[in-house]
Amino acid sequence: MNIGEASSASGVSAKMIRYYETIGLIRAASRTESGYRIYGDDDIHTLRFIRSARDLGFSVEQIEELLALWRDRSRASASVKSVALRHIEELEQKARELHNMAATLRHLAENCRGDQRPHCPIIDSLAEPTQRAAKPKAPPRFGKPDLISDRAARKVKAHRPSGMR
Amino acid sequence: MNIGEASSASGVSAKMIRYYETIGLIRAASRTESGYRIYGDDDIHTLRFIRSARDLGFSVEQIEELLALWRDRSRASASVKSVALRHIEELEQKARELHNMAATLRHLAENCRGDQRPHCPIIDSLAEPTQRAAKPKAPPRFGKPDLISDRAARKVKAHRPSGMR
DNA sequence: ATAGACGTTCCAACGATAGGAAGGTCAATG
DNA sequence: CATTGACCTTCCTATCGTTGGAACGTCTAT
Repeated sequence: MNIGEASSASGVSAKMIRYYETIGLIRAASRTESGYRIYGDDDIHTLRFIRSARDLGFSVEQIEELLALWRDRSRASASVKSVALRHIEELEQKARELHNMAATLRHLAENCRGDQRPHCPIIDSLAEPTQRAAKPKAPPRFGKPDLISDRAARKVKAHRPSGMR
Repeated sequence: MNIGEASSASGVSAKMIRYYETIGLIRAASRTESGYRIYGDDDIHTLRFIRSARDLGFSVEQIEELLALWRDRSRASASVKSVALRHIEELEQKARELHNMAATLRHLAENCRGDQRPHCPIIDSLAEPTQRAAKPKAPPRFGKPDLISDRAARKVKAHRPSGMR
């Protein structure tokens, strides 16, 4: 299977498959004589796993962890559960932040006539020095923020597979 | 007022103030003879406005809109309200996505004993080809995605204020 | 043989923000 | 008057995950 087939079989774009390889999330695929990547069923399985985990909002770093746990068939289910629970917390934290912003704004909007006249509590509130929204330092970002620092970058820069070009 | 004072008066970091200038969100500050940026009360007011809007999750692009509406003292409050309502929709959409992910995971986690034994429905579910999570195409990103394309970039590259260096 | 659908690498962009290097300026102190 | 240290300046890089495109090579079918 070449990368295109692997992509449609797994739901992960070819671009991302290559990317996951460079950051070391998946092992480097073997190649045909002409340099095409070759994938087997195991690889597809892994890619699908990754896809599912991303769909659940896990960061690449967490997926690395999950993959390791997945392959370790004797690990305690507690290990997996703890990763999951931590992630659930984060998801809900973000959801709450967004929800709070929406609620604040909605409240403001309710007091705005929304007609032809200029008076508008929404924009007035933005202009007032009144601080109202709880600002989460780094505003709504995603996939594990911080804590990661340079791992991926190092890997990206590091071993490029002595390319054919 | 120099940039440091403007920063603490407005709650916007000096870095961001300079950035907002390069992308054209705020007008270029005037300078002292030696090249220091100078800010007045109006600028602080604007910066505070921006800060509030960011705290409510508005993207820079939307803030551009809001600033224009703010300065247009004869605009209809309906214009502001419509921007706000659109944004509320987006915030709640994201919140819902995150919440759904959390709910899915939580459900999985509830069926996981979290003990010493290896059996774990969470990781099994990731591994199954069963697709479960609604994948929002581009997973949880933030601040107006897409649609923006190159505006900011162009501005950033464009007019650097004939620097002193 | 040639078209065109694939593959390869490398580079840049998205959005908002922070870190840091290398240098210039300003205030106050010795 | 010189030095110190806190500030300012610009420029470059990184973050995170993903996509787009350029420039080029390969494979397959006509």
